[in-house]
Amino acid sequence: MLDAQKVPRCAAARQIQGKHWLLRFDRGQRIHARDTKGAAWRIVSGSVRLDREEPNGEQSFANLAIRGDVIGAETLLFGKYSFTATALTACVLESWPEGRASPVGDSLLRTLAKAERRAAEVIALRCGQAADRVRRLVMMLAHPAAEHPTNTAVELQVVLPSRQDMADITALKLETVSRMVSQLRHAGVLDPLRHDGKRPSQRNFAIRHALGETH
Amino acid sequence: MLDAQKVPRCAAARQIQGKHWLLRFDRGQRIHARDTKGAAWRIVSGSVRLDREEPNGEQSFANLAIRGDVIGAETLLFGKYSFTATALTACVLESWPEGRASPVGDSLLRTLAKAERRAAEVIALRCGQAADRVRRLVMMLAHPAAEHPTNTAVELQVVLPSRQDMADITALKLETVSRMVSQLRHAGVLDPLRHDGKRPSQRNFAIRHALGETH
DNA sequence: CGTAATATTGAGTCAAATCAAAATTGGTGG
DNA sequence: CCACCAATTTTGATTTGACTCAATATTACG
Repeated sequence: MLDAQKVPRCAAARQIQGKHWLLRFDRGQRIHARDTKGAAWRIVSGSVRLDREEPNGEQSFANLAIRGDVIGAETLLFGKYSFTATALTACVLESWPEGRASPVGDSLLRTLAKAERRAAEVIALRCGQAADRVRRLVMMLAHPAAEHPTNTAVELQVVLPSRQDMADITALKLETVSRMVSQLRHAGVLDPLRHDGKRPSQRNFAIRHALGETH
Repeated sequence: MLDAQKVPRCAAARQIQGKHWLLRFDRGQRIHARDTKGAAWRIVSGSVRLDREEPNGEQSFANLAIRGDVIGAETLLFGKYSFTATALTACVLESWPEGRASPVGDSLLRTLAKAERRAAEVIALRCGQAADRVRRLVMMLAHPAAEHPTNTAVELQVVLPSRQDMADITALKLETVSRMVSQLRHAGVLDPLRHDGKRPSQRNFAIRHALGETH
């Protein structure tokens, strides 16, 4: 099912057992290109954008995939990818389907149902006020801080894609997204995290009070 | 698989053979409600909107389904619909999957691939200028005139949903959609069709020169 | 024919786009 | 570690396209 040749070029690959692979991609790295051969992957962590080719030949945002989503399932049917996939943030992928040669109907159904929900969410990201759209995108990308299991209060963190990518997802312009992120920062919703020992970045944030409507 | 009790209330139902049904719905009719039990359907003709419930309890546009698309596939997994479906125009549905008790992987994969493409198209409908968005929606809903098979020149026709529904799909306001449709009419792209012998309607149009960019 | 629902059109306003700097960040190499 | 450069982000000023509000017109339907 999954030959070593079908494993894309990436930051790091690890063959777990038999046909099961774990791949790591850096932010901005191309995962696969439209119309090329390859396999399907499930996103273990991080976020991925899918792009389609417009009638006019331009690449344009087509969908967002996050932890748990499957990308490239259409390769099981066509052998080729329908979309180009790019890492929005550092991410880890695992080969899909796991185990059996062909996916069981149940696993496929689960993937279909998840894809439809994700599509509805992304469609919803593109209506309403700019501030709300950006806030909803941030919440969608948020994940529990994986650090201290002793700390009972589950803190949410988020690694944001570039402002341009966020703009493509929300159908806003990058300047507008930048203003809205600043607004969330000043409102105390987003609290910049220092990356290592270094100064704070514009990408890593802790989420303070998630339910705050912007006004 | 498909009991008569799972067939929703509709304008007209016809049992073709065994478990295979054909249903007709009028414009605006509810096809199924979120969280109710039922089966999956393939759209034979017409168009359907799917709505999800927002965190705040509001219904909001979640996806568009047109000829060939399958709705309610998630019932094979959960037994219940994830979305509410409403007819945007008069439409005909057939039971899905046809024949076998459970869908073959191939049919399911095909449905998944189609769903992903449709989602990408709907997402794309929500960016760019208002005029372009409405034009793209119109082209998406267009179908070849089923009338004279002798006529070699394939004329395109379209039955438009209400202005409000078009607004929900494109993330515009109904007044804006109305202006853009008028614009297309004046530009000669949309040519009103007389419904029966009556006066022309605002819903049925012939499409004249599809490739005209608005300017 | 009359009424309710939809659609169209107009005028004024505003949120986001655009255009244009300036500031910050992330690398690279001395 | 620090200086330097390219890429990215932030901020400001102005413009504009879509929204809002309001009135009118048209269509659907009993």
